[in-house]
Amino acid sequence: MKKSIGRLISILHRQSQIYINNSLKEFNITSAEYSFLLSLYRKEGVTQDELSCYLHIDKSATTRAIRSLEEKGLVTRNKDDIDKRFNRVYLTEKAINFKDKVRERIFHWSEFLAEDLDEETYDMVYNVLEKMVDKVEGTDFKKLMEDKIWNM
Amino acid sequence: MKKSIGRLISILHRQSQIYINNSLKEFNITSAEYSFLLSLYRKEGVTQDELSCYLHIDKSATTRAIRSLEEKGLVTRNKDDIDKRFNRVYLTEKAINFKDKVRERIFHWSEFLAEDLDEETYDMVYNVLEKMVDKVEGTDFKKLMEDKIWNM
DNA sequence: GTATAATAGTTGTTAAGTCAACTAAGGAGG
DNA sequence: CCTCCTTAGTTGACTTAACAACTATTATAC
Repeated sequence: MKKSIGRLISILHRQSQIYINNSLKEFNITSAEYSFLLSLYRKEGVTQDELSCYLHIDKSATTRAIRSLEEKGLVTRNKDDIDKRFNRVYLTEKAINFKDKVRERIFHWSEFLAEDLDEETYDMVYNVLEKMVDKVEGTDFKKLMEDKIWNM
Repeated sequence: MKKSIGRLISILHRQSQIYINNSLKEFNITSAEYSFLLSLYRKEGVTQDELSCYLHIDKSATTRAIRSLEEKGLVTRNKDDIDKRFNRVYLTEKAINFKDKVRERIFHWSEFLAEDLDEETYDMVYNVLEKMVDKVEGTDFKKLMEDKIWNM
């Protein structure tokens, strides 16, 4: 029986969502929204497409998450003057006000997961996962499946 | 800016689902079902609750996934004779027939993610993720959130 | 034994995210 | 300029999963 990390990743993802939904409930931020907010805290004025790519989330999910954040008064969407296809997304005062608190709570989750690890190990795992994400980025699934000759 | 593995885990989880849905489409198995099937390939006759615990999936999701597998003719549910609360889940002939093919396809995903890693590194990452899952297992989120005094 | 609590599973509701089909805007070749 | 193609974003339908409230069965306490 070979060990496969798929199950572990799924579990950590689901538990992470549960934690986020609980810990950000009082800010009225959901697990669907937090990652966008986190990206915007790092860099404002990006387009929805850039957010979709960075997070590897379907653009329709991005549309909905950003609209939700807008309805909650946490972001604004401005059409780019030069290329009117772009929606550039900016944070509102309200969102900036609780930036530190929100980030702290989100980061607390990773801290919790990693609290028994030395920094070196954590960095190593981070780099491996990042490499996996990079791999996924450049891959066409159709091709990946055909690569293997499933002798059916 | 501290590195947080949350985003990476989410991405890998979502991409994994996309891959699974594509590669198992011809067997009519979805990403919601495959992990249960995989568990049952390792051990039959377990209860739904045991499946829920092992996969850290809500018991209602388990109910639906197992029912779906039953409707597709891949598993059967037998009430335990002694304790009638238990549903013991077994594989059908049909499911056993494509066991190897299904397992191969699923494992191909992990193989793909790990193909640039030496075995030692992969094992290390696996063990770290497993440790994180164990941590999550024993933790009450309410308490986790209160542990940190969010100075609001 | 009976009342009460705990456990396994189900159902309704809602959120999160994919996919496919669509609109709107911009770029490229004629 | 006009057609064709690409890109950014939106919408509708569907899937995956959590949560809460419920039923049914078993275990515990008295």
